[in-house]
Amino acid sequence: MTSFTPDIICKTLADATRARIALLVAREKELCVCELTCALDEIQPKISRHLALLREAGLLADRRQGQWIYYRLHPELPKWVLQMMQTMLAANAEWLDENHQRLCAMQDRPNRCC
Amino acid sequence: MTSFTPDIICKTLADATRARIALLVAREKELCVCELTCALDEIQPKISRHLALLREAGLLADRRQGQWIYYRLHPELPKWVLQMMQTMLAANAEWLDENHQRLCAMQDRPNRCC
DNA sequence: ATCGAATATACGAAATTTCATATGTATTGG
DNA sequence: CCAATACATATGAAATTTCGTATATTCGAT
Repeated sequence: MTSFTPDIICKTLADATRARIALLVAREKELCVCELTCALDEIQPKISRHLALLREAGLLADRRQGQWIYYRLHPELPKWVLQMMQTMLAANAEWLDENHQRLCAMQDRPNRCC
Repeated sequence: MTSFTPDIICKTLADATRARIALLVAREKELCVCELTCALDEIQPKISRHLALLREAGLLADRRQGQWIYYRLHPELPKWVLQMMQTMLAANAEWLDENHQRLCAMQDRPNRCC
């Protein structure tokens, strides 16, 4: 189901874990579950459940590459949703800073090839 | 309390009633409770409760004029929040259309003077 | 085949949100 | 002072969301 009304989009991002995931993905273009688990310092099922909600809402798309599943912004997002996220991202860099730092400090990040 | 993080802002707008109120107010600059009650076709306590949440979140400001209490976007909203709302408003005019029509059709709307 | 790593889902319990109804407060007009 | 209008808030029930734990699935390597 993907109906993009303001309240539905906001509800999808109305949780700190999901908002951080979505903005981190918007910033990094593509991240796998273990990278997000590390960046957010949360347990994996929690990250996966929130990823499923973001995917079901049509905000994120996923692809499998080997053992990893990479998430990215859904390529068919309406322009206004993208614009909203860019606005939030640009103005809240410091809010994401801790997550970004943990991501950068992460050891053995999977190699993207394709 | 007014901390403007992405998740908090989204949570504040993560309800159809609140999202419609906020965007209608953004569009009309200022609306009183009875105008919103009419535009959304909901009972007054429901509108008032959601207005209280929007006010407590720092998204809306209110002023009394006589019997009426007018709500407007809070004058000290961070730029990115304003930008988000303008983006949503511009792209979702038809979503608000029914509310806007009911507002226009409303009889005996209070006169703003000051 | 089997094992380990990465990810997803099922399941209750706890917390949060939303609602309708009832009632309280403030202001205006008589 | 009294009644009416506009608005706010209290209350408890119902619905929804979130969570940790346990378990299932999928893939690559041995």
